[in-house]
Amino acid sequence: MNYVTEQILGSLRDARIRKGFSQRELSARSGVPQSHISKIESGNVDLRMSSLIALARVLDLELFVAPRKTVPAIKSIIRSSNATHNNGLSDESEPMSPAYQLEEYDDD
Amino acid sequence: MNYVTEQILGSLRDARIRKGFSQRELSARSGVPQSHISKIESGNVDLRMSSLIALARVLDLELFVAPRKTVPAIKSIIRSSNATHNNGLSDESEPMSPAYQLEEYDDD
DNA sequence: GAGAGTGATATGTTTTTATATATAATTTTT
DNA sequence: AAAAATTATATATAAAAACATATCACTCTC
Repeated sequence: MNYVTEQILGSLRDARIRKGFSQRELSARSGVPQSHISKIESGNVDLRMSSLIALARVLDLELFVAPRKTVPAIKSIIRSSNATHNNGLSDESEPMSPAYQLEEYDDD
Repeated sequence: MNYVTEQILGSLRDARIRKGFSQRELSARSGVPQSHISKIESGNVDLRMSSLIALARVLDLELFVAPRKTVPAIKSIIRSSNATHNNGLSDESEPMSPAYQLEEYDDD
């Protein structure tokens, strides 16, 4: 598994986790079977573009190609986007991730 | 063929042309058969990541996924990169594209 | 019009994804 | 520790990519 592939699969898994989806839920939303998602995430399959795009869409990710020379700038953008999470200016996408966990208190 | 796919395949073809490669030459460099490249470019195949990456590498492109909210910024970077072509500061990659054409206005 | 280069098609074979379904293995929760 | 949820494996089948190779159609140029 080459570097690019690792990067992409890592991004997929991270995005799934960040959204709090299980593989099953991602499966339900994307139409890709859970067993296949497992194989994909563990790099045991050379997936097709359609699968990749189907998953990416559900995870609010977009797939691209960019000139190699622009890669650092792009990575920088992505990095800061991930760092900021939802820091107040969010009025888009991210459906509010519950980033806490005070044991037991489930007051609802 | 969905939007994302179109975008990507378009980028591949454009990059190939910009580099002045024929499908045959790209084939020789990437290991992907010319007949397959033809099918890919015309959107007649749901190609695998490995093929996509193999082609992208030869064309000095990189594949990735980015959070949807970063897309405009990224596209802007890519756009200006393509616009600038080689405007003096080039010391990398681009092997000098002949960006002129006197007569033969084939604007399509 | 012959010859060369290019992209699209065609055929046949091999390899692999994608899928369904089930279940084992692992982790998390209660 | 038991239960529940999640992820990894397994098997079988169908569909499609990947491949090699050849050829066709088209456009140039000489």
